[in-house]
Amino acid sequence: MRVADIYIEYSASAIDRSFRYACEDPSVEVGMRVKVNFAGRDVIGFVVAVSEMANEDVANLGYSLSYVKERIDEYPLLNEEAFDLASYMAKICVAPLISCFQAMLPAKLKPKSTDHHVRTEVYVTFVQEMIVKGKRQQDAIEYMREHKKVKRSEFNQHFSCLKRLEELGVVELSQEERSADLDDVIETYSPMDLNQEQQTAVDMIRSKKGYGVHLLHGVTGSGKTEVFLHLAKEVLDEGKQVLILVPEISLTPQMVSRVKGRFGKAVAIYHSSLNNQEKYEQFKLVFEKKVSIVVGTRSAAFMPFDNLGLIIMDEEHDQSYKQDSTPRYHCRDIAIKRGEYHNCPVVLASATPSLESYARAYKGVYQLVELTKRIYDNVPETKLIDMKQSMRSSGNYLVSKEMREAIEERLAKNEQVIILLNRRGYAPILRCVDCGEVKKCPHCDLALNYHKTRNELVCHMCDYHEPFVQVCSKCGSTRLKYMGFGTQKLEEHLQEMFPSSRILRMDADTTRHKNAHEKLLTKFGNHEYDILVGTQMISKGLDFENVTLVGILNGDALLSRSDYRSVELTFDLLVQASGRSGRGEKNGEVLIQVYDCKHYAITCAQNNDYSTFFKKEMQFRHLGNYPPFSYLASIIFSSLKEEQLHDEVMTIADSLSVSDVKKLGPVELLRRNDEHRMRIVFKSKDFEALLQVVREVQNKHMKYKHKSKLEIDINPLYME
DNA sequence: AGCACGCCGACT
DNA sequence: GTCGGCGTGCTC
Repeated sequence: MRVADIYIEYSASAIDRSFRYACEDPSVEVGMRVKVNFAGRDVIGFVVAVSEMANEDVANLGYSLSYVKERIDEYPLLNEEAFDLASYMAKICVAPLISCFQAMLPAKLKPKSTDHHVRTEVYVTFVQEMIVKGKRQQDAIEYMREHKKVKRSEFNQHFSCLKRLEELGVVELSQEERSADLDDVIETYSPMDLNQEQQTAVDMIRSKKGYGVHLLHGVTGSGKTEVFLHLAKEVLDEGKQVLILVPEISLTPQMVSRVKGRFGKAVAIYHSSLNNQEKYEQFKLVFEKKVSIVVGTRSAAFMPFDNLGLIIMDEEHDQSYKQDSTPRYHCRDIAIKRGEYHNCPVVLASATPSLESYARAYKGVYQLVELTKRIYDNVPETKLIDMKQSMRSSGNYLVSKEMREAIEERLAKNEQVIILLNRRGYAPILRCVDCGEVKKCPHCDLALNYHKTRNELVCHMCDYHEPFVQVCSKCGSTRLKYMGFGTQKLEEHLQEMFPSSRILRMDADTTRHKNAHEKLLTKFGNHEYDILVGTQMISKGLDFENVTLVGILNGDALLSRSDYRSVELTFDLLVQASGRSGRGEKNGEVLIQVYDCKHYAITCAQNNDYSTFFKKEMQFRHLGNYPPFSYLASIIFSSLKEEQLHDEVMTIADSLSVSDVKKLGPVELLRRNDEHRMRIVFKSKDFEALLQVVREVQNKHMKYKHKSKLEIDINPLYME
């Protein structure tokens, strides 16, 4: 009897294994989705193995096989490489295998009961030539002769004689699966000559044949993109495919336009704000080999390439490469694994590489390639402003006198300014002057932020928000005081300071809608605004030549967080934001307002000195035995019931056999969405031992009360 | 994950 | 004496 081993769509550790079904239909193959009955219900499953079984073995199974009900796919969705990748991911993330399949496929192709219907479109196809009387009809025939096949909607835009032509047999209609349009981009962006350094970088990367990881460390504005484009060109000419990973497309529109401008039609774009149908269409373009170069975010790392020649990961340090739901994979690990499989180079690029990557390059595991010069050889001048002094001398805690004068000067020259403040909303805390009460989110242990534009109190952890009333909920006083400030207040303040200037605010609140990023950035690029105010989302990748001043407020705010990576994050943020200034021929300037001028994250960022920063930070990581000197795993338990949670976590934590692995905690975390949360962190130099302990926790948790939820994060990027 | 089964408390 | 709470265990 022919049998199939099938993973069920449910992503739960309790059923993280295959179930066997009878399947006589020979067209069902490994890698296809099927419909089966599981525990009395129809669900979607994923075939991972097919085999023949002797009838007596079937009889001895101890359970009765049920039949595969229906085959869903015509072709296998995943090949051998994809299967290996999924198992690798399941292992290093300690996640159910099915969740890895889900993560690798676009929603329309996921093994899931919902949303797998693919949209169709009616096409008009040219059949035969014919001479007709009507001028419009003759035009239409000519149009079809030229285009052969167009969408019906497109045809109808130009002509109104479809019915007649169909009757005549000039064209015929067909309903087909919709496919993405390949924009007719004219190649407008011609290659630039590389400078000496860029050429050396290209040569170094090209000189190593086959698989190898290269860390391209280039200061902001050093022309990394041009290096990518040259590498891509050579690889495409060899007939191979290229994958370019970026942190967030909408924040790096320049990358897309440059790649499209250079390679025209052959480019697919893949990112989170595409809808399911669009993602599916882009996926198919690669699957059917209609494109050979993909620019995309995290999930683009799973595109169905079969002949990759180059993987580029731009801004490799960026946090958004880490998936924040199960499986919590890091895109870098996926990229490297695929590079190994395809035996091609992987280029990790950044002005501020992650310590992990730089440490590997330092040790020679990766090849280090450096770009030390800006294309326009004008490094922006960076000044620190001591806010303790500013407060004392002028009482300005928001925008200092120096900052104000600098902005004034730039505005007078008709140049543009970017002001970064890594906090959205109007004020993070609203305190009652009379009783000191701070209003908290009813579902979380966190103060509510005041948002003036919505006139609401908003929780930044959950979705909770309520209308703002100017009354203390505890004592009834109407005297409430704003503590601290966010981008909304800053915008208001700057508008008062510079009444005639045009100010654009960009933060999570103003970029809710689809394509909002692009629209706002285009307007700023067209100089419809003078000042761009925003959160860290404006610190990355923007390339505006007319921006000559970048101001950073609360530059050291991140340092007060207890996270082991907060120093690195501070450095990254400052360097990246500084890099937005003076990217053209005009000289740029950067002003950073801080309270702690002496901290090495601040001073190194001021001098754009990565290597000193690296050495200092590595000492601290070494002392605390933090990554890259060890691996971490974080396990968060959550439950509505505080006491049960405590008992469970304590029991599990105490029962573990931890050798070679250090256990930190359990500690209590802030309540979120009414859920109490506790975390255990494991630390080890031995990755396998670390995974072993995590699996042990998972098993014990499964056998325990089954009450709390579990979130496993291997190599977490931050821990709140 | 989702559901049936089953064992104890509080109702007509 | 029955309804329904949720802890337990199973699903090819």
